[in-house]
Amino acid sequence: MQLKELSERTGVSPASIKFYLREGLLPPGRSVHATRAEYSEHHLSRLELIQALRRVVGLNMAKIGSLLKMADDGVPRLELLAAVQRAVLGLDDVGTEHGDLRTPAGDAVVRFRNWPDVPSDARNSLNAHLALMESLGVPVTEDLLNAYSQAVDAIAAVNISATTAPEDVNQLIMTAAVGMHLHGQLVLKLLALAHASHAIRRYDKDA
Amino acid sequence: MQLKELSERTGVSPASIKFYLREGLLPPGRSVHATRAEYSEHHLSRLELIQALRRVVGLNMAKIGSLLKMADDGVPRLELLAAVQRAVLGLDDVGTEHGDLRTPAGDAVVRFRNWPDVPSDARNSLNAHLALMESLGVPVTEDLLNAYSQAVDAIAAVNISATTAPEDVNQLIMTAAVGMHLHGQLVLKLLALAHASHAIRRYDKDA
DNA sequence: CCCACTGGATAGTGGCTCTATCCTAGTCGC
DNA sequence: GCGACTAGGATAGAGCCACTATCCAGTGGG
Repeated sequence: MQLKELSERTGVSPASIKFYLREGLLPPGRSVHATRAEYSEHHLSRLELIQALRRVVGLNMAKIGSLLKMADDGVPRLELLAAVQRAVLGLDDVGTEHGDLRTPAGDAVVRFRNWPDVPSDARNSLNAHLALMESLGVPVTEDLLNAYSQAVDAIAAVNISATTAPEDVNQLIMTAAVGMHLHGQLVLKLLALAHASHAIRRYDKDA
Repeated sequence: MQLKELSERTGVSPASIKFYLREGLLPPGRSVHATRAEYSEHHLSRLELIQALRRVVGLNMAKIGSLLKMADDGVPRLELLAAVQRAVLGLDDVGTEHGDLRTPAGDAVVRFRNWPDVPSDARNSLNAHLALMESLGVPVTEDLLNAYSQAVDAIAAVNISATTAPEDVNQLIMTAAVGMHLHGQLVLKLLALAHASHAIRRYDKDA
């Protein structure tokens, strides 16, 4: 298919497609001759991926670009999924570049939950976040952290098993990123509802 | 104190302070005469609040403005806190304006957890989100929702009790917004770590 | 007395994500 | 053969956001 059809089938304007091509998010089509190019199903799924990452997950172009580059470079799946996690949850938006920082609280969580004691982006980000909370004067007690980690442990146990990885790289990223984002938001919204519910119950009791 | 001192004590440039004044985020100082104005501690704490909402929580000026307006209008605390929750968690960013939409899954959660069955922003937002996930083809089983809601119920039970509301409105918003944001992020990061940990364990077992 | 500071006004900056316009060369279909 | 259309390349502009800078005229504290 050519550019216009690509545009019509995805709902993305030709101008935007050109823009993505310029930015290297979308690989150039197979050039039939000087003024005609042929795009494949791969372009279609990639364009849909870009749209999903932008509109649903809310990633910026730089993050999308680096994910797509990894996919194109044939980075191993586990590594790719780790990158997706980093991008979707913004694990690298705060200072996690200072090597492996540790916090007593973070270490305690890992020990207590019997999680593997290895460095990871998630762990660094958690530690950085704990340090941030500390510095902003928001207390994080061990009890609180235990309750939180027990809860998320239960959540993780449930939805790790529901993961089936598709073969196509575009779809792998799509599934992983969209799923991660939506599940994260779901937890946040449930938490909001839980908070509101507890607050109402408490308020009613007092009243 | 005058503008410059306000600037020095908060680290916000005079130009930005003027900007906030223009935008109405910061009330004008007591005008001593045509070319001199006096700012109080209230201005200081409000400016710090604005900074925290921008830099830590990441709210945009419109949201900050509406929160501050509510505070100034002497809106009741519970209502104010609800608005904070809406702003911080972005509950109103998706279509929750269509009245009270319900989903079977959302209702089931409320019944199952024995949460009060009343409409709320959090609930509407949850239902909208469930509908979104549905429409994007991301399945949400009842089991999953039960596991999630049980987990967040436990979390909410722990940190609702740790809330002490300060008297000053600026500080109330500050504490609530910053706390909400940081705790939400903490849960997300713990969840990421939990996922990673489960994935590692699973991978190691397979290998 | 004068200089730093004031409020008010207006304009500009920089990042980000597009969107529009113009051009030439080329081809598909009639 | 010819005209409507299309690709690609280049470049400019738009629109939003959160500032940031500049200019101004007035004035009170040191």
